[in-house]
Amino acid sequence: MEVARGLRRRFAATLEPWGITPHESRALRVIGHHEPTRLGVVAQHLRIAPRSVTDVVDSLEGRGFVAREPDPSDRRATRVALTAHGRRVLDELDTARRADAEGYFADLSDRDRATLTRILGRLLDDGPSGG
Amino acid sequence: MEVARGLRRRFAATLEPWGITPHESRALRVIGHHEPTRLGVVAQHLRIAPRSVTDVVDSLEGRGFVAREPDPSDRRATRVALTAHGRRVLDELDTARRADAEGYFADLSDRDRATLTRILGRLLDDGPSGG
DNA sequence: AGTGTTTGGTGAGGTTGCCTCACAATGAGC
DNA sequence: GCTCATTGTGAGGCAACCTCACCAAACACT
Repeated sequence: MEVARGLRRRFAATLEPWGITPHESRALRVIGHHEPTRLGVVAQHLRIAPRSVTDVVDSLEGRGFVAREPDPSDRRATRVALTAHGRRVLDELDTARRADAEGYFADLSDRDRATLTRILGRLLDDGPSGG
Repeated sequence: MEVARGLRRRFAATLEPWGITPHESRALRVIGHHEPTRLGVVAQHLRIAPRSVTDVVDSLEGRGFVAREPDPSDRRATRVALTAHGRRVLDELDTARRADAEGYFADLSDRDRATLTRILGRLLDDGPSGG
């Protein structure tokens, strides 16, 4: 848990230059990954209430990272997609994050890193199902 | 990060029967560990602003888990200590949490568990200092 | 075609866990 | 005794969630 906390803190610090919160970066990543996608889908991926997505997307749209557009196949729905600016920022963000993670895990041997990945992967597989 | 999230969720679920939030349980643990201690010290351990500790302790005191008492050596200060009830709950909490963690890590071999502990420990050592 | 139910997004308003600022009481140094 | 730092707290604010109520559109059923 402490390691995770450290990672989160680091990650938050990494985001600072862009003036983006971790929360917003998660949303940005989800949107970038499923683009263009409905708000409801974003909610599922972020595991938050649909209502809350409205706020995040409002914020992201206000900064020009994403854009809303009507869903052509369902006139109730709204889709979101990255703007050119949003895509660029997301790329920069990923790069920065990756570099930062490199730094954090730099003291581990390749072998330890692989082991860590394997063990955590197994926990992820068994955790939700196995109980 | 996902593993940490899973653990946090599990932990939060474990706390539910007691009607305690993770936040409160952290405070309870810190207080139990440094008992009796000043509010300011609790703030340092929880890494939150002193003002926020007032709120948490208010909540904890309202449920009878802890009690405020004047610091005999400094009449400005206030100390907090666990009540008998608080101590019992903290014990139960620790037990439940431990049992839950056992369940979560049950699928790992002893060896993997030891390795995980070692790797995470190293990250903790190097992370804050080494950069 | 008409009616009833479900679904997608949002306005309004609440909760939680933090924060800063201001302040009274006390302690510490001169 | 005057000044300055420190301890806890009232007041008020913010971010990231939530639920409830609502409208418009889509869908199901007769």
